[in-house]
Amino acid sequence: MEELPPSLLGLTTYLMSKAGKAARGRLAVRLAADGLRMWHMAVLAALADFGPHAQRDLSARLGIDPSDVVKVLDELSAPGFVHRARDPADRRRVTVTITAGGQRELTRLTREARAIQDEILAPLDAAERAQLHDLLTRILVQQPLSGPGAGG
Amino acid sequence: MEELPPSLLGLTTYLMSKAGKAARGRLAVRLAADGLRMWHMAVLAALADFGPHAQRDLSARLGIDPSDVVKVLDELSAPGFVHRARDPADRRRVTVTITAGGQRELTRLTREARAIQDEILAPLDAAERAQLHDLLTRILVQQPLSGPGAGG
DNA sequence: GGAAATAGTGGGTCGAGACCTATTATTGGG
DNA sequence: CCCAATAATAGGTCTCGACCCACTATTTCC
Repeated sequence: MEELPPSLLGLTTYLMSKAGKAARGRLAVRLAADGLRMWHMAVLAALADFGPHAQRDLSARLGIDPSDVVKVLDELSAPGFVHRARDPADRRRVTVTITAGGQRELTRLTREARAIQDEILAPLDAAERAQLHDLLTRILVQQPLSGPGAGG
Repeated sequence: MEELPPSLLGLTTYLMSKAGKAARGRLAVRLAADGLRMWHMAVLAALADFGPHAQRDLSARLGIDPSDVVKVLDELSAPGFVHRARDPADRRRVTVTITAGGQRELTRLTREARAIQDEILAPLDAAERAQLHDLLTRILVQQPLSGPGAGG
């Protein structure tokens, strides 16, 4: 009386969903320890990878509602992880920049995300992990890319 | 200004989360058309695969709170997908059985779940799909199996 | 036979994520 | 110069999943 229904376990999408949920849940716990959520990390990553953004560009890149960007940035600027500055060229815009502290925080979070990932992928050897990564990448590249946010 | 941050795309767990979310979202839309959610399908699958359950056994198998089982069953019995009967041997227990109508509904839902899966896995050939399924299965088998529910 | 455990039920809370509608600055086009 | 579009913001709503507590009926254990 322990096992899950085979008709669900036979669905690859079910497995993806369940594995993804596990991964997200574990990381969310870690983020919560810093008072953060998934979107905070995604925003920090976007700023670190691509440099400063206007808020609307963050919104477009991550597929998050502009009004939610505001809230996330409020929470990221409180501990000083990002810096907001009015764009002098277009004073409607606010340019968001990651700070040194934000960079450090992102480094910490990424390191721990990898540790969690190592636990989750423990049953797979290096080649299999690479294979999994490749398969998932190919799935996502073709995806309508629509749907609910890039959240985690 | 379109791409997602490479530091996220480099995390396999992020890809799993995102792909899983896409799959779950698509299926959820389909389920919503019948006024159902993920748990309804999971319960139908458990009943179809393993036969009648006491509610507490459904709860244990699927990792869903007993009080939530009640609500899910309320909604499944309204359209006649399941049947609840007091267990005469232990009158505290309620034995839940899937009906012929519930079987048909599950068949429909499973067929559509596979259709959605075919779209999502479109970039992969048969061997790669099998590989992906195997990798995910191995990941989940070792998993603490704890964490938030088996939801979708 | 009385107390404790168990099964189901009802009625909530909580956080996350998606989404929506003003309102205020500011800019750019007619 | 005025109007429409744009950027940010404030302040909500809604759904879902997870979870929790109180209560009733029933069974089991001592």
